[in-house]
Amino acid sequence: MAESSKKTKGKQKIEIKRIEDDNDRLVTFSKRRSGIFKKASEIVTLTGAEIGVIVFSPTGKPYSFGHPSIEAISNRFLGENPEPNNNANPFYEAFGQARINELNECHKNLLNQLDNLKKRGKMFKEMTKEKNTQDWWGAPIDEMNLKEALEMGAKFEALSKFMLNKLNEKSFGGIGASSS
Amino acid sequence: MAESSKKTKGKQKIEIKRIEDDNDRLVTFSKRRSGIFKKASEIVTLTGAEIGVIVFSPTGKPYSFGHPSIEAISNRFLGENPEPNNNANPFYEAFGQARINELNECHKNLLNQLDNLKKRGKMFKEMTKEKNTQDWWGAPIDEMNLKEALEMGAKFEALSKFMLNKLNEKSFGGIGASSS
DNA sequence: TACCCTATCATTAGATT
DNA sequence: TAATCTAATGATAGGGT
Repeated sequence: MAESSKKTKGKQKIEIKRIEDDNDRLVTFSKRRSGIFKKASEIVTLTGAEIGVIVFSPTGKPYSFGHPSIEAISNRFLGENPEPNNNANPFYEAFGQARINELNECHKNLLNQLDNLKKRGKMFKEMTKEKNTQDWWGAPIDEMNLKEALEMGAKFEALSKFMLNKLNEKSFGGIGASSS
Repeated sequence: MAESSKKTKGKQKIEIKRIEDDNDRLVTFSKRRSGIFKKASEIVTLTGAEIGVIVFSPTGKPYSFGHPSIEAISNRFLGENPEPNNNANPFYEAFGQARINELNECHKNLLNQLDNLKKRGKMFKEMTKEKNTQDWWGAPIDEMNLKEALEMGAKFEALSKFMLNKLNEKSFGGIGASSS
């Protein structure tokens, strides 16, 4: 190998926008997923926080990281009362508060999203149109273990992609079309 | 007093282990949570991945980041499905619920579409308060036509505005306006 | 608590193998 | 495809306001 003083150009700045090249996109996903999981792991160790991360690759493959576990995190959210009627459960209160706090920072964009809601309404309808769609989740899942459930996430993703396509066809400008 | 030419020592390497000082631990949590959410936001934009992050601070305060998507609707579909069978399935408990909770928090770094989901989550709460509210979408939508689905979107919008109003009452500067 | 500052460290984009 | 390399960018510890 020729001895040039610099072998590469080193890290280059990139704009935060969709990477169009399929391969680059996957590579970047992989690298960044690792980075995020590492950060997640660190924040747990450093601060004692609990964290759950679920991520689907551009190809739909599910990955997750959780401490203590995705289940535990979920449980914590669920609290003790899965009853929909119980609005007074602590989870709701804590979350409601946090949510309000966040809304204060983010609400400026809310109206933009109403548009999406409408579209989703449409999409939801399309989804239910295909009756057999229910099969993938209406099946006796309670015999599956968590691992299998996660795999199911991939299927979940496929459905989502399908619906996303529908949306895109309708000149849906964008997930990630934030301005400002 | 100050006579040092350097104001700070800059970023110092730290060992990845529990930070014992309460204040430092919280500060670090805050900074790193921001960092993680930013990364999450970036991986979404760059690669089109879907991601959900749920994190509890050392004090137990919940934060979450979620890339909004159709899944949320499907997810809700799962959670609210009238079929008793589905309510207790592991997928729902371990996975679905986590997804639902993706909707709840928004960080200032996140993309504006997150507001959509978060708001929807809140809306969901409001709606479940009204006993059989779920009917509005749990109804046989597959018999609705597209137009009706759009009307459903309008209902969403109305609710959203209602909620925005409620938020305004809590003395937030500059909510309602917007929308050009 | 949250944001500023800044020096430094860690991450990672792009190239190469 | 994945592992390695490089160095510029980005993140952040520690401190201050």
